[in-house]
Amino acid sequence: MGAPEAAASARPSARERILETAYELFSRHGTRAVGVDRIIAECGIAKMTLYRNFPSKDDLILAFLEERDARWTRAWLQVEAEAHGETPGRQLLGIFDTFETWFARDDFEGCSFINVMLEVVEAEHPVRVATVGYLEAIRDFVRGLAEEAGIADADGFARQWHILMKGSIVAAGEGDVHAAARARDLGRLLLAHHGVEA
Amino acid sequence: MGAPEAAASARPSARERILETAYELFSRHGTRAVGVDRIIAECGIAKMTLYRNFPSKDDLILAFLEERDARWTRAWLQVEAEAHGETPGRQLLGIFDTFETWFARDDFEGCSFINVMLEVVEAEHPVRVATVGYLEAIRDFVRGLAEEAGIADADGFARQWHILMKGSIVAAGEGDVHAAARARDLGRLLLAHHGVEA
DNA sequence: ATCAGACGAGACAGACCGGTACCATTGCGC
DNA sequence: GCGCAATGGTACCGGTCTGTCTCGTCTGAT
Repeated sequence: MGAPEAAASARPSARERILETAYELFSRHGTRAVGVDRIIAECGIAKMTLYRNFPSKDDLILAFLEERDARWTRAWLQVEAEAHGETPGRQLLGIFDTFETWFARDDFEGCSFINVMLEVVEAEHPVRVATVGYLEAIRDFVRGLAEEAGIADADGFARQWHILMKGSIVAAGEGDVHAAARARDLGRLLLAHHGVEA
Repeated sequence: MGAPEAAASARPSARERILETAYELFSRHGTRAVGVDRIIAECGIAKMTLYRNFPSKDDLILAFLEERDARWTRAWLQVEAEAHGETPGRQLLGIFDTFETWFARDDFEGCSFINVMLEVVEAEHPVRVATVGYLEAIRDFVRGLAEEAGIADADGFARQWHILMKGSIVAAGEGDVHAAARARDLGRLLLAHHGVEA
């Protein structure tokens, strides 16, 4: 019904191309450093086409964050982590196994949710609110595994685990390529403290 | 000899006033969100006076980072942490006791070194290089306490401890006011693992 | 008293930003 | 074939950014 835009066509729609380009540029260089002019130049699209699909740059940023959640959090991190073990304890540690290869990439870009959250300083700004929500979604995944592992205070555990994740990502941004292993060792201590075998 | 600018005069020099204003604005709103026009307006100074004391905005940012190191890292964090206990183990935990009151402030501004590091995306940019250096200085303080505590791999320990610090700061930025206590609990586990009493 | 240099105020330049207006072209439904 | 909406291209607008320049004033050393 309505717009037969997709229909598994060969050429992606304009909106998809814009979002794809914005994803690459925003995740790699930040949302403030990349202007709309660069986006339209990089994907050969008219400015009006961008503004017809996204009423403002902030709306494009919000769409980018949603896409980051879909690709990075759900399709990559969660899948990779769960593939690193059978038990919830091993899957939790699998997060840092996944981080290890991520941190080693020469085009390591960091966590876009953290980056954008610290870029936008106004607490009530919708973009900032969105980043906090997507960070919470990551924590929800961790909490689910904690519950599977039978940890009593799963929320508190998830927040501690997330501190390890975020701290290691920032450390990797500084240049510590072994940050994932350091966080994983801390994670093992926390799991052992909760009596979870891993 | 030469310029008798200071001499414990009542009125601070222009350079001091600029740096003071830049410190407030940069630490609270970031370096990209604050323009030089706002700085000169806020401290009632001529633009040329700013550019005579600091050749460029980047130079002012570098001076701000140096001041942040002097005030935040050395005069505040290190002093407060060491005041929270006698033994190196308790002083390490004192970092998170200090963070606890810091995170509770309604004008909590986060770690300027992390904020600026993630603002500046070019790896070789002198401002980014400076932030990495000042973060390393924080780690040096932690490593010193670790050595006092007799921990074998003091550098590795300091890097793990710093992951807890940075992770809790980001979590506090998200809004978790108990982030310090969560990191402190993880720190206790790590200290116990190294046989350090606290 | 005089003079040099720092200073406050503000205009200005050149670049870039997000966002709008207009126009020629394309591609699809009818 | 026709018509219409979406598109690419481009000029443009108002605002803001860093950085330069000018001008008049003040202050402090000689």
